[in-house]
Amino acid sequence: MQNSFTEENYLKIIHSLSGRDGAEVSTNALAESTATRAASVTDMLRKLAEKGLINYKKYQGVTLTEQGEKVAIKVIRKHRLWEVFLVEKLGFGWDEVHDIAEELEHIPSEILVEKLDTFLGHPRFDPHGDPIPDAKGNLTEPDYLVLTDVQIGEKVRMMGVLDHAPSFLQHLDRSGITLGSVIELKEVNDYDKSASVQINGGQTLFISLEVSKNLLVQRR
Amino acid sequence: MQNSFTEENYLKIIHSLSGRDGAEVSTNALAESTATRAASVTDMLRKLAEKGLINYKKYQGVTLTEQGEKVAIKVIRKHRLWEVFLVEKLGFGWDEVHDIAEELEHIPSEILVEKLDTFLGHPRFDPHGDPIPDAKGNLTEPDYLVLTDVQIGEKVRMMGVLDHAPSFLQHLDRSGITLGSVIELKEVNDYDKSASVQINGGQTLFISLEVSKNLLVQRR
DNA sequence: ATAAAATTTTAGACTAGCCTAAATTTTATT
DNA sequence: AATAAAATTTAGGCTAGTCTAAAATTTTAT
Repeated sequence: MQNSFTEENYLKIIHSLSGRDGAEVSTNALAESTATRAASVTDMLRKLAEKGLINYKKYQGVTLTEQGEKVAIKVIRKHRLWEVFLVEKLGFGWDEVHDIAEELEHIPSEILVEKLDTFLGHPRFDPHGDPIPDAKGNLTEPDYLVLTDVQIGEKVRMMGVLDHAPSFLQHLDRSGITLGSVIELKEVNDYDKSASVQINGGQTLFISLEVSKNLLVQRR
Repeated sequence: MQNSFTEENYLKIIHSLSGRDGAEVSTNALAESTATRAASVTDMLRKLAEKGLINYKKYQGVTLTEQGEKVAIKVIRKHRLWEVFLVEKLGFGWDEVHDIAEELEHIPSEILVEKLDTFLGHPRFDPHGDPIPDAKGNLTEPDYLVLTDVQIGEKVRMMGVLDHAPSFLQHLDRSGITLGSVIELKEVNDYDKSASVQINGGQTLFISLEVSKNLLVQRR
């Protein structure tokens, strides 16, 4: 049996709120993320539980079952592949693709996904640096660190973002920080934790703590 | 205001049943094409009429308003562009793309369509030979003829199909008849109107009236 | 011209997904 | 441990889109 657009969205959101450890997700958190009311979430949880997609005990929060996890990862795979398509093939900016991919991710057809994957050359990461699950549903989160965890003097490579908001991505564009940029942490201001960084051995710029907290980087 | 998936489908189907002359479409015809019951069609017609998308008087059948026509053509444009993408870029067969395009055609975003169009090189026809409306909504149906209207001895070019059923398209594949093939009509059997045709000056084969009736061709 | 047949519409009902308001359960605070 | 606050669920209701059965209208055929 097929899952509806809405069901898929719930599963995807539960997956992302649940985090790496598969922690329980609360009704209120889901209400917030789905932009619906808690009462509506409860209705949907009952339904998803009946279908065997989540583990749900009243008042106790939910986790995905193995089956639900599978569905969620498929949706994530589709979302990220379509984002690659939109950026690499159609020329969208990385700040413009989220909403469109949000629709495309619910198009059914296994074959479509696999052909798209092949067409794109089996990309491992989407335009925001998020890893793309493989066809078997293996999703390995690379263990990047957040820029705030980097020591002064370290040179790291920019690998992804935690915040996907267009305004944040546009801010990075204006700062000349893109995926793959080498960032050298020059100093951190004691007072507000703002940092001065050098990008690709060239221009030096100041970034706020807010920005640092949302940059995923890798030691080299 | 946005139109729903279902509303878009009704408009698209009314457009196609209405034909070039914009003839009235009956409730039953719509029920058949939408695979719903006549009563459900009536409900939807009332709604579309209220939105100003169709001209509807009870018991009299419907036609599209200018506004409705616009929406229908946009959906058709999207459908056909996605079909080109699926065949040209992803490598699907022309018999495999209809259902997937049926989903993709409802993805909103004007920009997406225009970027897709550019990416595909502004194709004029889809993989079945159907014309693709331009961004302004101009849809010019080329005046192809059906193979049954061709005289014996004539050489024509295969330009499209009337029946889009996978089984028919697969049959053409097996016969070696593709878009652009040159077909010379050798003879027509008086009894059952089956025909013998030569393809691209090579192989000669017999085709039934059923096939002839569904082949669109052009004199050269 | 009119009765039978076919088509279409109305009436009433169902499901998915959402809502508000009220009730219940859990958690936090004293 | 008792109670206040917060979180969650239940109850009852709404809309979109569908259905069946019955009523109304149009078309067809005598």
